[in-house]
Amino acid sequence: MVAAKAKIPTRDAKERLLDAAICVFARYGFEAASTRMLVREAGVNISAIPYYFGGKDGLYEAVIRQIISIGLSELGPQAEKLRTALARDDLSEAEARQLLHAFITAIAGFLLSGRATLHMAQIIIREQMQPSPVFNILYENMMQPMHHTVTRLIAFLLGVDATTQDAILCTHTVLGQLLIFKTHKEFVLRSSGWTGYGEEETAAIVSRIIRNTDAIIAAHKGYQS
Amino acid sequence: MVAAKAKIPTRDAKERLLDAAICVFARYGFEAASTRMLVREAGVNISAIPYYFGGKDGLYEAVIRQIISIGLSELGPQAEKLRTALARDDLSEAEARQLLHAFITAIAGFLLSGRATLHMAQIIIREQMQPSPVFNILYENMMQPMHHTVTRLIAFLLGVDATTQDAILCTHTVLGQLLIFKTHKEFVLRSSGWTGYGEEETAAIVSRIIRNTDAIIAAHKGYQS
DNA sequence: GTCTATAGTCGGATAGAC
DNA sequence: GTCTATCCGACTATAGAC
Repeated sequence: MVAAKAKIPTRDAKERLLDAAICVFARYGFEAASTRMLVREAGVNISAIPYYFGGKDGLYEAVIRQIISIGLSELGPQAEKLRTALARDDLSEAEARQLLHAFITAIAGFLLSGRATLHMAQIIIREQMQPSPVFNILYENMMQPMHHTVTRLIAFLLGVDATTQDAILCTHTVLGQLLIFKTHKEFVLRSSGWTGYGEEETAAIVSRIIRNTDAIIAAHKGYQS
Repeated sequence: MVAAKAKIPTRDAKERLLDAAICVFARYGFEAASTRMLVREAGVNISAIPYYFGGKDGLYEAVIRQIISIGLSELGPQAEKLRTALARDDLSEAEARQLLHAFITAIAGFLLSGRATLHMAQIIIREQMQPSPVFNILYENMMQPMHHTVTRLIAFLLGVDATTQDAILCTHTVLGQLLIFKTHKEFVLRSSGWTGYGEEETAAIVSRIIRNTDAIIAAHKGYQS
């Protein structure tokens, strides 16, 4: 304890405010989160919000941009691998299925983990249920490219074009199986008797979804032929 | 136009307020919906909220109870038919599958229609993402019984006990496939190029989910044997 | 850059006339 | 039962000292 100021000078107010805002906006939603909550959580003065971000709205938009940045660094490389594989001429069905399994596992880890990314998922889901003016930024820079890549992979496995309605719907149903465990967490926990999503629980969920997905793909191929 | 008062005297203020509140709370969420919005929509005086419901909180709880009442009258008979069938000794697999298809179709109609029930679904989903003090009322009186019945049906089809983790998870994945089309409606519409869920679109979704569900069940049976 | 103090607005609830 | 008027607290944003 040698000459330390009262305030931790590790990070500046702007950065701490942004970090805290992800957490607070996720927990309470944009409307319910007050500027006083935000600054209390960040340990900064209330004036920091208009000063650095031009207001509560600006802070929220900064949070959205931060989410996109983290999201792309988290799942982007995985998506890039998918795109590279899809560009190849000799991609085998077994390989494609492996890639899909890996992607489902990655998204589940992202969605169900207790890490900071947990808050991001909450904000993204909230934006979709109740789109705010920043929804477009989120959609065009993150969701749309991600979804399109998965659709192409699933279309390949189904043996149809990625622009077909069936491929698009099928992708949504696969993602829906994952997202329910996030959007209806309280419901899942109560019905299963779990207390949270630990490693074991996440593994059980991922295993179930992968088996379902394989079954859906296999049935489609059988149905076609 | 024979001697009509300015205000339509058809229904009393309490009833109109409750009806409008379902709509307003669904659109904006509890926090973002202000009492002034609520009374403007209902065409009643602001004092009607504390007078009839004891405050904004009380009005919201009344909305939740109304939702349970409507929900049970809407899906309750269907669920009752399921329970009766499950109690029989001679329930065939084909029959059970038919019942599950019918239930999926009913829920999809409930979730994706443009009727008043649309607002109910929005409130229910919001409550699950961000449970408020009234979540318990909703869970115990509506969601839990409904979910338990579907789990029993799916467990029967999977050939396992309804208390197994696999049956519970499988039910959630089936419901997840449905719910995604409600929770991520904006996303689905943009990616599919649809402008809304009409008869045709709902039919395509239901058809996809029923095929998926059948595939999941068939694969599980194949996997076991 | 960070603080205090405060302006200006809007929220929900109430008192009391009718 | 329904209205107007008003209270009081909480909100976001700003002004200006340091």
